[in-house]
Amino acid sequence: MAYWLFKTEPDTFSIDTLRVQGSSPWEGVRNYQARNMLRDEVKEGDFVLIYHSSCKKVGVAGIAKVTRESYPDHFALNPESEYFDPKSDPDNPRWFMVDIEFVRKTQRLIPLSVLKSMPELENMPLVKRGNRLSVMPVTESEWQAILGKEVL
DNA sequence: GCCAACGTTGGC
DNA sequence: GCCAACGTTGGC
Repeated sequence: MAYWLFKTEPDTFSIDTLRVQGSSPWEGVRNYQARNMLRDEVKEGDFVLIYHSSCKKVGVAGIAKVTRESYPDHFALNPESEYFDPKSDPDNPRWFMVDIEFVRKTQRLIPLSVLKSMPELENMPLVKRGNRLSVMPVTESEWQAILGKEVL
C-alpha cells in the first residue's frame, strides 16, 4: 500500500465534489511523468492526499482511496470533452486514469505555506519552486508529517 | 538531436 | 493579473 498526492483545481473538481459524488475517475492527467505513475504505480487500496491548486486557499484538503487502477482515459477520445486529445488512439491509449473514492476531508485545509515550512517535506516535488507535477508519490513519513499538521 | 518559440501551470 | 518555471512542438 502506497501514498500519493493528486493536484486538482477546486473550481473544476474539489474535495467537496468528491464527497458528494462518493467516487470518481481521476481523468484529465496530460503530463507524461504523472501519466506513468498513474498507469504503472498507483494501485488499488493506495491512499491519496487531495491537493487544491491554483485557487485562493492552496493546500491539502482531504483524503481519498484508490478503488480501481490504471485504465485508459476515454475522455481523451471524446471530442466533446475538455480533455480531448486528437492524437490519442483507441487502439494504443496514450492517457490513463484511476478511480478514487472519498475518505474524508482534513479537519481544516493544510496550507502550502505550512507544508513549505516543514523540513520533513523538503524532498517533495510539491514544495519545490516551479514544480508542475500533478501526481506524485508521498512517503509514509511524509504522509504522517502532513497529517500531523491537521490539528494545530 | 538541438534549441527557440510557444502554451500551460501555479503561486502570489 | 503578473510572471517565472516548466513541458511540448517544430524547424533545422
